[in-house]
Amino acid sequence: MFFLKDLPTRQMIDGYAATYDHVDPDQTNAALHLLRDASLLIRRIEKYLAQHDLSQTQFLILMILHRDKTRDHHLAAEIAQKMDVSKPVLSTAMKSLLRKGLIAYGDKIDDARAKPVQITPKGAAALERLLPDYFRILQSDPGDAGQDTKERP
Amino acid sequence: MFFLKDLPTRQMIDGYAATYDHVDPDQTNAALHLLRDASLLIRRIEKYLAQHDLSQTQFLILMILHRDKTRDHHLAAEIAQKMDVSKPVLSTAMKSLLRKGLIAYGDKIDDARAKPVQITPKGAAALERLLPDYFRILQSDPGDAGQDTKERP
DNA sequence: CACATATAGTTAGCATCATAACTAAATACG
DNA sequence: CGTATTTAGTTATGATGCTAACTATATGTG
Repeated sequence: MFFLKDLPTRQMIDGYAATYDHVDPDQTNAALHLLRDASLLIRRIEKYLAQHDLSQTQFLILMILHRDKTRDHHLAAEIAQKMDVSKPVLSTAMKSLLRKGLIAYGDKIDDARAKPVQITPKGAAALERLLPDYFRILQSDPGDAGQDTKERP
Repeated sequence: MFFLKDLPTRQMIDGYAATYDHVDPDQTNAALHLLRDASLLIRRIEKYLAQHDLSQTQFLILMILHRDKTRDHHLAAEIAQKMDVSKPVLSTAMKSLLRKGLIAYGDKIDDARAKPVQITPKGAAALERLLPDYFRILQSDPGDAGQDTKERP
């Protein structure tokens, strides 16, 4: 994602509010800050994951497979629903995860079209290595610049 | 951008907090909601802009050129700084805006490398047509599904 | 002045996203 | 049953993003 780092000043927003009566300066300001903060945070997450050779999509697939241990398999279409992405994106991301051995096809189920997948022990281990710093980044202040990826002594 | 629509439950987050002591469930929960809300909002904005044949980057370039009227030109490198994107992205987006006639090169300045650009009257008009609904989307609740782009009677 | 370094912008190559079109299997229904 | 529709997943195509490498100009230093 990408959004303005330099948000419009309050004065500019008030200017727009004067032009368009439906514009509420506080709401607009809050929305712009939401977008900027999320944008900066996502950037850091993506950078961190990229250093470990995963896209955010791949990471989230692992998270979904890992977090729901009440079931031994999941379907791509289902994962796509839980995430905010289209089916082809899942298809590609899962192909990559399969190649890396982080997920694997599970036992065939009744529906012959379906390809149930599971996280592998290797995948779970990789994810678990990433989680501590992932949570650190999530909890970091979006404002202060990135020293997220530095090793901690 | 893309992020989980189905966030982990509070229970799952508490599970992670129990595993990793540096995880604060409230902060983590807040960050995840931030990312999700922004993700949904950005999706709607991109969809709206795409219907009017602009990418978000192109739109933001127009916004930057339009909002700062204290100067008659801007440089790409400067715009890239205000936004959260790399120079080549600016280069591509500006090429597209030039083709559409929404921006134009301004008067040459002292530095022969620089290519100062301005928003054209056509670009300003296009932007101004988009702004009312843009602000409506910004102010809308990220939760309720998209009926943003419907025509208003 | 000459040569090293920095900066403005573009081009090249690669990854990821989206929509649309496709294959194959499942379901629905006359 | 047989045909139509739906659903799981992949493939094709196009847009956009990033980093790295490039051209050209500017600046800094001996």
